[in-house]
Amino acid sequence: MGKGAVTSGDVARLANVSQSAVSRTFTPGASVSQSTRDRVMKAAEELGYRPNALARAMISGQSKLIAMMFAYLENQFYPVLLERMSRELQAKGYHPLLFMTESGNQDDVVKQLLDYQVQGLVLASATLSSDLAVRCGDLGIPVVLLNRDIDDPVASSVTSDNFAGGKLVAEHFVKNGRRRVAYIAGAEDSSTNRDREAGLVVGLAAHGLALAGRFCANYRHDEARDAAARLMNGPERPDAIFVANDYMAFAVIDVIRSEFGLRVPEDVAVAGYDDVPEASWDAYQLTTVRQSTEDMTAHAVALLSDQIDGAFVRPQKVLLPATLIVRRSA
Amino acid sequence: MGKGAVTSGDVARLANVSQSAVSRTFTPGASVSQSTRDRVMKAAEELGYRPNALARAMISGQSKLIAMMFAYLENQFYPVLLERMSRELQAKGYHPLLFMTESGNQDDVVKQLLDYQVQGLVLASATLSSDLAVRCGDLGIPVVLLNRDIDDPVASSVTSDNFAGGKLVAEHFVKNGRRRVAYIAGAEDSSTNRDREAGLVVGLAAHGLALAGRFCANYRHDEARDAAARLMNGPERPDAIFVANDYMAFAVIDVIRSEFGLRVPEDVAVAGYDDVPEASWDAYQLTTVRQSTEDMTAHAVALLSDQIDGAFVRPQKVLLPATLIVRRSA
DNA sequence: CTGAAAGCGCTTACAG
DNA sequence: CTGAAAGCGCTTACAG
Repeated sequence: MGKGAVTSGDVARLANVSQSAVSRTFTPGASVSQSTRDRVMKAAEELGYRPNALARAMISGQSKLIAMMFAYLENQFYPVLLERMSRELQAKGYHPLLFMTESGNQDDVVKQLLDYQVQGLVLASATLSSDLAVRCGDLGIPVVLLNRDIDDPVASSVTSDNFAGGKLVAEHFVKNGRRRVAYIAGAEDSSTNRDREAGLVVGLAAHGLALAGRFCANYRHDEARDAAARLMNGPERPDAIFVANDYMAFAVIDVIRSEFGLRVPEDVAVAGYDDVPEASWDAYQLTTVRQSTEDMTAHAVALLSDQIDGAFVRPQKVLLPATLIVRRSA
Repeated sequence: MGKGAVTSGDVARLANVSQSAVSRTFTPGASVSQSTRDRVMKAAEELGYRPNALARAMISGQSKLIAMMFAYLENQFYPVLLERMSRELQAKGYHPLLFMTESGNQDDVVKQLLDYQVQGLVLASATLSSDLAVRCGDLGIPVVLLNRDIDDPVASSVTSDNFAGGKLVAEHFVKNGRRRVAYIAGAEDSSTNRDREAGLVVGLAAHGLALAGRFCANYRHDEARDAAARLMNGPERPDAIFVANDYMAFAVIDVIRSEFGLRVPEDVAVAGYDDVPEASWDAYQLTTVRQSTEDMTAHAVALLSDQIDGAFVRPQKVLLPATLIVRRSA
């Protein structure tokens, strides 16, 4: 590739050993005598040699490449997830190949990641097609869904207990005397959204309450603003709003304050989900449900590497605890 | 790799052609007759064949892999940059290999990206060592610095005109009657920070003003909070603060409002740099200097691919215009 | 246009 | 422990 392009053959010549000896020296656990190893290392150092990872991948069947698919990074939860996943994969000797994709080009993307012989696939984003996960799973590539789930057992998933989280929010609202609780949904077809909403509804029902309003904002900031305005202009103005994630909750708080001149939480309480870094900022002080990104990524990496190492490890569904973080907004 | 592992040989056998014919069919521009191509495509379809990108990379010397290095993604500017860069690289047939790194393990990371025969390196993050860029450049790998620059001509860079941007802020402050302007710096050794500060200082000097205060917050949110508190508690409380980026400016506004009970901009004006999405949110309405991520990433990708294609294209320093976006905070 | 053959840089049985 | 050899899946001159 580069001009240098030092190969194991070059090193072998300089060190006066066979090319195999060079290869063994760079293969952990291979049997090489100390003296051979020393000669090889000296020559390698001198020439600036490093094994070509592509050649190694081809012959060994271990590309050490993991595909990570995201739909968008504007929701602050995803960069946090992405950063953590990348660091942990690197620490385990894997390398993340990043794919940004939307519903349109997912077919192309599957082909590309297969071309690169990735050893695993991480799918993060509530809005990515589950079809994709199933296809890769069927091809024998370990798949982990982050922050979402599908019914198919071929893919592993790591989510927080979204149902429990939604319920926690309901109880918190009720305990604080809120009676007209509305919900702003993410995307209708996302498992995450479905479970959070179900938890909220069940939690309210336990106190004889029903949703006082509901709009779907598709996990988008601008649509969340619209939804909030509609809710506030509706016949029965809510005294509390649970928003499917923090990113949209910020938009809702902005609208309540700026467009309606009302106070949060005095006039309307707002709660989100995720506990992104911005949730603790003074401007919002958002009450929210925390899902630990540490635990999420740790489990995801463990699931992947277990499946990669042991051929017969089955996909698993991991459910992490959801914790209510009470701040000023509710 | 996978269980399937269909190779060009399998396809050749089924299609009754040579393995070379299969390879040519999948090589754009290679000469194959239409009838051969049809037979090959049919067989390939039937077997689910796709060329192994790793093998292709090895033989052709074109891995189509681009390394992208980031230090952290919590500053909202970087996810935007990362998302855009990834999409544009993909659109050009490249694949981003992501490396999250800090000062500590940069040596390892260089080795790893070299192992994978990446064809280019994108370095984003003011805090990454320039040494790394130089080393890769010397090895003949095109390097593009995003949102920062170094003196060494071996690396290309794309930045906005940080000096001009800083000056715009100074003029805006002065025009609005601010006389005690303070600065909160990013990292002392970052080119971006240096230029923004120099622009501010020169702009103030043109009106006979000097900095009314200055602290360094290392691009960190918590340190920016501390710096703001110090500034506000100082002997000469500023009536305007220019913060080296939006991410820290949010912290500064929070402190001014929550800790000191003061108003922005009535009591203290605050301006940032970047124009991240959050800057336009109602809670902050941050006046800031926009650097177009569209232009930035488009130039970065163009610089990379030009250097990859034409061996004799020289590295370039691209300076994009900086635009003042006036909102409520100043 | 087509096929046989060489070769990209490596790992890994196979003998010794 | 060590080297010669086969082979991973492909691209690309080389002849025809």
